[in-house]
Amino acid sequence: MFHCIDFLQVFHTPQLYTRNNPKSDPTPIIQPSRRVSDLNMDMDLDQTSHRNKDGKPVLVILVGPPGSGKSTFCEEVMRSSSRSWLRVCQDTIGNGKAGNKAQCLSSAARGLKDGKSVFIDRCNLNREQRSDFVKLQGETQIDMHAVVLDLPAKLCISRSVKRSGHEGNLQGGKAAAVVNRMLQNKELPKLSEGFNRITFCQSESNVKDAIDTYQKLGPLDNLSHGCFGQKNPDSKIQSSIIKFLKKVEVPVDTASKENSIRDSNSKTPGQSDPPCKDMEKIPSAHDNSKSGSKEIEGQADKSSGSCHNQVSLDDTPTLAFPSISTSDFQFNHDKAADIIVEKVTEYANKVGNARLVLVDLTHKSKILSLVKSKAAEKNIDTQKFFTHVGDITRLYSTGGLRCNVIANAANWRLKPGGGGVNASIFDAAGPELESATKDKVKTLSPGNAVAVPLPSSSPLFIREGVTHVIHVLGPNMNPQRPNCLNNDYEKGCKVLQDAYASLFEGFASIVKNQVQQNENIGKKSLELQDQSEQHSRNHSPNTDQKSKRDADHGLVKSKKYKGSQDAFDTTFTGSRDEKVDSEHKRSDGSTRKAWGSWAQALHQIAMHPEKHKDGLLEISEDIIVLNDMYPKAQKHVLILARTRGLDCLSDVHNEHLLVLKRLHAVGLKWAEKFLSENASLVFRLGYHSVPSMRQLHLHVISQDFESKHLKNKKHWNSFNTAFFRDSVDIIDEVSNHGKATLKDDDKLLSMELRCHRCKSAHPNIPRLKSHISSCQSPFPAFLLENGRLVGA
DNA sequence: GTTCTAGAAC
DNA sequence: GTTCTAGAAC
Repeated sequence: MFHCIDFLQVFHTPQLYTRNNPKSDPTPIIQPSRRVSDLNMDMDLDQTSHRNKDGKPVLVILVGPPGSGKSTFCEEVMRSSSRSWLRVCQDTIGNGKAGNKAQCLSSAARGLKDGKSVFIDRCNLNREQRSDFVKLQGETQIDMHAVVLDLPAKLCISRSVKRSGHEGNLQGGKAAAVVNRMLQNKELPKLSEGFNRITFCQSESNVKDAIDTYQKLGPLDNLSHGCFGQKNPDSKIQSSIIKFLKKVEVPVDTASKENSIRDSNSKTPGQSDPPCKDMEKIPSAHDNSKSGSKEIEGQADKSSGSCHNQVSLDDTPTLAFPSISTSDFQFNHDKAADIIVEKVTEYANKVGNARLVLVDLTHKSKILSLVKSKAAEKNIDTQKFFTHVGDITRLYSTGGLRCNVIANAANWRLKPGGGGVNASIFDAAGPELESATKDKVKTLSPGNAVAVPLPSSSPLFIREGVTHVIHVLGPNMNPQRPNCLNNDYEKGCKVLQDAYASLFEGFASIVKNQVQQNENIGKKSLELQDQSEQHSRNHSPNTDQKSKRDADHGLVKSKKYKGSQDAFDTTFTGSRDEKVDSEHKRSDGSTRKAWGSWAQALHQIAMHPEKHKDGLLEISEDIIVLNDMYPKAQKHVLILARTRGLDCLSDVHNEHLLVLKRLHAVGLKWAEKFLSENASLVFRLGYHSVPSMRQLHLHVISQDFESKHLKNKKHWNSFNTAFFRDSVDIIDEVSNHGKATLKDDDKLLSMELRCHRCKSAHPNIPRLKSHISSCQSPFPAFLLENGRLVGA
């Protein structure tokens, strides 16, 4: 609230503070009613007004994924601006072809030096990408702006797909994957990064207004500093600002535009007060003295920081669940807390970057505090699991916590009523949940869970962004209720464990399928619109109701179209064994692998390459290239797919063909690079049938196997038996059969050691290594075919 | 994936 | 005694 009050005070003193007293209160030196434009003539007073004669060059960093309209934005502004603008576009900076960041930086620096204003037309979606450009500020007296084109993913994707001739050369399905990937890692700019002004555009009309603002920015004008256009859903403050703005004359075009942007954002129907209360318009730092602006930036930083977290977390799949069986079913709290923590630990790594949140209504909740302390003892990652006090049916609207899936402590008949969580969830979700549940399954036995996709017409969907409700039934210790276990905690604990396991598995499956849905977007442009809604639904809490409805139709459509994978409506029933069975049935016979903590390294790199930048050879939106940490040959690199949910070959399906081809192409490129340095090498590109490390990675390995890290039979056989699947063969198989065949027989890894050239057998690794260091035999015919080996 | 180490193989 | 493997732990 402090910020808001502060803001109003400042705003009531339109744009004018004394120049010589930067740290003073924002005392107006003119009457608020006086028009700002009147003061433009008065340089002494108007040093900081909206337009003044100190007009500085401005560096505008555009922020947005492909298809968000960055280039159009620049072109539109430049078409009718009286300023001299330079557009620095990474897609064209290399003589019309794509260039690199360094080229952009030097071009921008040159432009600024020449007194031009500059647009940085590249995605700039995270802080790191922006930081070098922001640093240009240090060299010259310029204004540093960001314009965020934060439009629905659907729109960006469809635009990207349409323009195959676009400078960025993104086309077809790849575009969808790239846009989704980029949006998952987006980091909205903050004033604290060094910006004087940030304009957020969340609709096409916002973009139009921003274009208008920059078009009208003459060579001698400056724009007000601060954040503009970011949705501020606090309607109370909103309306007072609007009221205020209506009262006061706002003479400059830009200011009224900003007002209208804000206004339209505030009108989102059915949305009440999400959490970014502090993300308020930071009024111009009207004196340029360091101390003065710092103070305001400090505020901005704090507020935008909290807001940014929230915004970025909106992307994270989240399951909110109540404590099962501890309320009406009277299960012992301490035992239940142990089970929750145990199961959370078990599943935290299986749900990717998703979050699990235990919810209860009050701060006094015993189970909440028990779980909290037990989780802390176990050092459970608080990003992945935490507790939350609030109403599970109003997590987003009143708590600001966005959860796409909530669990219901159901009864065996799966009927509404009965009080507690069950009653309130059925109540909040409307009759839609009841009928969707009924369509799915009639009853539930203890220890089981069933996931029900929530129809888009459900109020819980519309208001809270909940896409699925997972009904869970735990053990009952209450003699007043059915199936009482009569204090048999041995059985009770087992049932409760099963219940949570079933719940988390259900959630993991939803997450996985949603990721797949997103990736499928790219595959068939027919499906593009509807499926991408699914993504933007996860992405933006403000997606309107109509598009949500479309999204569900899209699911139905896509399922019919594909005719196979039961993507969303998977039921999770039965004991643990049954669950494995159902897993089998669903996904072509393979069970999902549990990855140990040590196996996550590549996955972490793929998800957050910026944290591991130093060790990486190449980073792009969809792949990463790095040296194998323990190379098994002179040259051994990994080409890592960044696709979420694509852990290994068994996850690969039709829709990943482009990914496979991309990995192969990048692998070849690196092999060729190494060959240019050492023509005697020979490379093989392929995958381990069952990799030890999570996240699909292609090995590019030279066939000398000259490495101190190649130490045992498993090492050798993993590259020199059928366990190693050549990339070319995998591409063929996926093209022809929609999946890869795996040679995951353990026997392959313990086979006798044979030279990969002459096939002679050797008793142990040292002897084998000694042999291969001098074996000159040609490679077997099989390897010479079909481009399996790559030589100079 | 690696490291560590007991014990088999030489 | 040294070398090497293989299984457990991480």
